[in-house]
Amino acid sequence: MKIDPQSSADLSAQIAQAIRDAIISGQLIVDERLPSESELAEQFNVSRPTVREALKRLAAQSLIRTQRGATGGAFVNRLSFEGAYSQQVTTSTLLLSMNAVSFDTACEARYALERACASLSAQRRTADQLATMRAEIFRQAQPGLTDEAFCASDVAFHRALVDGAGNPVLSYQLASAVEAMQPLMNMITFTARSREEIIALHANIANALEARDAEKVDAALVQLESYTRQLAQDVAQKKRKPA
Amino acid sequence: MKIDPQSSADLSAQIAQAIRDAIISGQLIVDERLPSESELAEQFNVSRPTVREALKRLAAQSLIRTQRGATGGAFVNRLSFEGAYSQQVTTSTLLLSMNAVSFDTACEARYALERACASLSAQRRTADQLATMRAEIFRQAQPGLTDEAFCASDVAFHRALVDGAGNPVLSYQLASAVEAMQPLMNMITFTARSREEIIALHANIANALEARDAEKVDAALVQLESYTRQLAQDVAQKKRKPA
DNA sequence: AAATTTTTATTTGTCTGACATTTAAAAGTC
DNA sequence: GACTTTTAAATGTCAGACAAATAAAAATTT
Repeated sequence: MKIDPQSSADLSAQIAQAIRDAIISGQLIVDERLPSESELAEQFNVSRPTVREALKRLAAQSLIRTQRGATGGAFVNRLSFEGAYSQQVTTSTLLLSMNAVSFDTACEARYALERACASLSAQRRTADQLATMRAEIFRQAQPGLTDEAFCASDVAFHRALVDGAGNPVLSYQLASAVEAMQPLMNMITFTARSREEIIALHANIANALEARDAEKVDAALVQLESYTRQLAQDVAQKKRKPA
Repeated sequence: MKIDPQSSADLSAQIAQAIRDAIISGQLIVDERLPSESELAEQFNVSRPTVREALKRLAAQSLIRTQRGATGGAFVNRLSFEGAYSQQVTTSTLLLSMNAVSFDTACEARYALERACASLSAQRRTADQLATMRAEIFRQAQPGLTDEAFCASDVAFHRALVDGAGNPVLSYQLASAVEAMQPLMNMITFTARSREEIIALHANIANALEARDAEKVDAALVQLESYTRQLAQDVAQKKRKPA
C-alpha cells in the first residue's frame, strides 16, 4: 500500500484509494483489522487527522467499521446485501430526482426489471411470500389509507414479488429500483377508483403466482405498467391545465 | 439541519447524515455552496476536523465536491450516471466476491436483467450500437487474445446491447451487473472451441437485433446463459478432479 | 485608460499536540 | 475463585497553527 507524493489529489483520498484497492484485491480480508490510526499515519507519512479522513471515506462506503476501546480499530466489513441495498436506494433516488429522469423512463426500467424476475418468481415463490402479497393487497383495500401508506404497501408488495425469485442479487438490484421510484409515485394522487384498479391487478398477479403461471404474471405486470403510466400522465395533464 | 447531542453515534456521522438529508430533501440544491468548514463547525458546535470528517464522508459518496481557494468550498454534486455507475460496480463486485454468491446465482441475475432490456433494444437500437457489437465480435475472433481481453470485449458487447434499450436507468442498473461479473468470468478459461461457440451466439444476437426480432434475441440470450453456466461447471469440475 | 502585476483575503488541506471516552485485559483484592 | 480496580490502547474530539490555492481587489506600469 503506497501513495504517490507527486499526485495533486488529496492525501486522504489517495490513502482511502490505496486501502480500498487492498480490500478489493483481497490483500485485506473480511474482519481483518487495519493498523491503528497512528500506525497508518506513520506508514503513509501523514498526520493522524489525514488518516482519519481517509478512514471516514471508507466508512461512508461501508467498506470498514470502527470500534473504540483497547482491542478496537478499523475492521474490513463484510459487505451485506442489506447495506449495499440501502446505499443503492439513496443513490438511485438522488439520480432520479437530480437528473430529471422522466417518469416514463423510470417506470419502463422498473417494470422491465420486474418482469425479468416474474417468471422465476412464478417457479419459486414460497407460500410465505404469497401470503405477504395477499396481506399487502388487503392493506391497500383499507379505506382511509393515505397516498403515502398506499405507496409504501405497494413497494412492499412488489418487494415480495421480487424476493420470490429467490435470487439475492436480483432482489438487491430490483428492490432498489422499485424503492427509488417511491418519491415519484408519492406525487400521484390515487383516487378510490384508481386504487381499485391497482388492487385488482395486484390480485391478478397474486393469483397467477399462486397458480405458478408465469405468462399471466407477465401480462398483469404489463397492464399494471401501462395503467401506472396512464395515471402519471393524467396527473401531469391536470397540473398543466388545472380545472 | 440539526444533530442530536444525545446520540451515541459519531458526530461526524451525524453531521454527514444531516447534510445528506438536506440534499435528498432538496433543501440544498445542485451546485449550491455549503457554508465554509469554519461556519459549519460553529453551526453544529463542533470543531473543524469533525466537520471535515463529515464532509469527506459525503465526498466519498460523490454527494459533494470541494474546491480550494477564495471562492472555494464544498458544493452539492449533480449525481451523474457515470459516477453512480462506477460506484455501483465497486459495490457489486465486492458483494459477489465477499458473499460467496454462486456463479449460477450471479449468472441467472445477469441474464434475467439482460433479457429484460433485449426486447426494448430490438425496437430501439441504433446503427451505431449495432456497429459496436459487430466490432466487438470481430475483436473476439482475433487469435492470440488473452482471456482477460476476451472478457473485456464481452463486457463491451453486452454493454452496447444494454445501451440499445435507450433507457439510462436500465443501462445504469444493468451495466453494473454485467461488469461486476467480470472477475468471475475471468476465472474461466476460454478454449478456442468455446470462444467459437460464444462468438457464434453473439453473432446470432447481433443478427436478431439487426432484424429487430426480439424473440430471437431472447432465444440467443437463453442459449448464451446456459452455455456460460455449462462452461463454469466444467471449470469447477476440473478444479475438483484435475486431470 | 488599459493592461499587467502585486497584494490581500478567504478557503481548503495538513500538521502538532492534547484531552476525553470507550473497552478489554491485567493486576489487585476479598 | 470471583469480584473489583487499575491500566493501557484505541478511537473520538478539540484547539490552534501554518501551507497552498485561488479569485478578487489594489497597485503599478505601459
